Amino acid sequence: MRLSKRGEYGLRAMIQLAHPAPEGGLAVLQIAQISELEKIPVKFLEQILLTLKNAGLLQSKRGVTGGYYLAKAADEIMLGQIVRILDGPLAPIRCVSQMAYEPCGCPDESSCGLRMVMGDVRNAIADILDNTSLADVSARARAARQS
Amino acid sequence: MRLSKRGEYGLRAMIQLAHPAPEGGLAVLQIAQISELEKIPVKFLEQILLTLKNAGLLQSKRGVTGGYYLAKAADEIMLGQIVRILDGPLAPIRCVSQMAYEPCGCPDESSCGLRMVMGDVRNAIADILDNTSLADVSARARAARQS
DNA sequence: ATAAAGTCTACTAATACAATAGACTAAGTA
DNA sequence: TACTTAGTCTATTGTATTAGTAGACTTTAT
Repeated sequence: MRLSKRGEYGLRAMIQLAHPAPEGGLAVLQIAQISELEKIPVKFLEQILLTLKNAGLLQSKRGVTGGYYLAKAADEIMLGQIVRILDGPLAPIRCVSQMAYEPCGCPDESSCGLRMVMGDVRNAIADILDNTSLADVSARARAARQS
Repeated sequence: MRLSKRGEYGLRAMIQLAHPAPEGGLAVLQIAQISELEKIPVKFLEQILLTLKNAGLLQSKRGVTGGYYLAKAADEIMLGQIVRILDGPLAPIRCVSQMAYEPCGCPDESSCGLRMVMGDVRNAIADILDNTSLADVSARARAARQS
């Protein structure tokens, strides 16, 4: 049931980009900065951010004043999207996946006990990750830091 | 977030063993029978059942009339136990695992946004798998077959 | 021009996953 | 007692995935 480093690093990077910039605007961070903040190997992070960019979740600017920034508002990007892009389906087994269903070959899927339970698990995971935005995470972390 | 074949096969085998025997007693099934029912490679299943036996969830009898049977009543064996034995911790990231915690190296775990969300995910998974017994699964499948 | 930053593709090392193989041990039965 | 059947145990193998590296290329600001 685990999240890969790839997925973890991607989420951490996106969360950093979701924190409002000091001046209040949209944060623009360079790969090297994020790498520093989150202790992620630069070259690995590069790949991850590029994948997220090609998936439409990030935008970037090249050259000297370049960097990455969110392609949408932080409250419009859900963790579930990020995880699916980097780690694939949320479902524990494919025959229960909404986004990437595949038959599992059991005689009758509709009366398969394992499938029912794993369907519940997939829904429980998706309920959290598809309803939690980067803004939610950022706010929650800030709240914890206050108290 | 996926379950390995090992975990899936183990769960399927245990569910088979949880179905009451035709005569009403505790089911005793041989490796070859389970392998047949669930289309699992015999030698692979052998390993899995042995692991489950060594973990105390199964008992076995050798020789001609041999086979495997549950070590406890089907309503005392929770899916979470089985998954942990075969696939390791339920938690997506280690720093949020109850049974196999490890620090993740972020500056302050108590205010880490990712950790909070993943903690919720691990709890959602555990709430289901640690509260669903083999008996529950068996009953649920039987109910679906009726309707 | 040149330096700084992202882009893109290929490669590699390590690990985990899925299975296979085979020799060994216990239990029943002819 | 010998034979057959079924579980036990350990080692090995092939493949896929994961995690990370490397390097050449492109864009942008100064």
